[in-house]
Amino acid sequence: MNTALDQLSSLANERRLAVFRYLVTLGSGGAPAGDIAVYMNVPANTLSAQLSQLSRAGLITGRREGRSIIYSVNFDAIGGLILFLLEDCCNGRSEVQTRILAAITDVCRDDKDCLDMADAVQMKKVQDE
Amino acid sequence: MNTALDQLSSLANERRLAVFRYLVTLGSGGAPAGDIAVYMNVPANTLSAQLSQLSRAGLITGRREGRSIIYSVNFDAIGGLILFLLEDCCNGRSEVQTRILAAITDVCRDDKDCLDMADAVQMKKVQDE
DNA sequence: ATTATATTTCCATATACGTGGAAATATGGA
DNA sequence: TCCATATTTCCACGTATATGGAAATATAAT
Repeated sequence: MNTALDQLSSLANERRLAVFRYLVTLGSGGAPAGDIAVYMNVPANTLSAQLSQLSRAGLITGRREGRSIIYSVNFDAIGGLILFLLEDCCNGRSEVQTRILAAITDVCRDDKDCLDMADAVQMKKVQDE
Repeated sequence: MNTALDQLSSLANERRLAVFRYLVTLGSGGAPAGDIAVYMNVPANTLSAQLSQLSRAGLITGRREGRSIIYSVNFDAIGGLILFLLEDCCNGRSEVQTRILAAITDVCRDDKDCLDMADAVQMKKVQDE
């Protein structure tokens, strides 16, 4: 829960949320701190502080490559945060959970891998009963 | 996205997150501001400020009942926030999305309604293809 | 009308947070 | 070794946020 709080505060800032969303679009490849600063039009040291906060919260990770430090999002972390919210919000409220579930399966409609695994999940669930 | 920011900042505070989670456990019934203040062991006016922020963000709503104002969580809003994060995080990353999907269906395993609706979603999805 | 209860608004204060200049650190190339 | 590049740390300043006392508002009961 303290992790969740850190992650929420990290995302609860316009610039950091923008950085995070930008990094999401870049996938695991990520981008060097300097490039992000240019893209965001922010001084390097200012951005560094933001990146370090996102990093402390576990939402992104930096790896050194030569002189650059490449930041990329930690997809597991955001998944964890989503689950935290989900468990919070769905405490005995199956309608909400189901509504979200529907939306998710909807979102992955065009994605073969996603559908296959969703099916697998469904199978496993049916087996369990 | 501005809504999401407001909601994130509202939850990014220890006390407010605690209030929110407490209200979640109470369901749509909610609780009067005063009771929440007692439960949280916080002066009424201080808590009032927190409630009003959660309310401005749309995460909770207050309805007057006699002298009391009853606050209860807005499940749609938290669902919306989850979807926002999900769309952000799953931009072309079906593994993550699927992992979360699996976790959700897992969470609702014991819940007949949830399963039924998950099945319905699954059906609809298969039809679409 | 008056009083009691529930909550909010106003306001002052303290603390936390975001920002960017200047200096420090780390790596790579000549 | 010396210089250039990439990023961070240090620090000071301004702004935003959280807090709670005191007064205001709103409802209900007598």
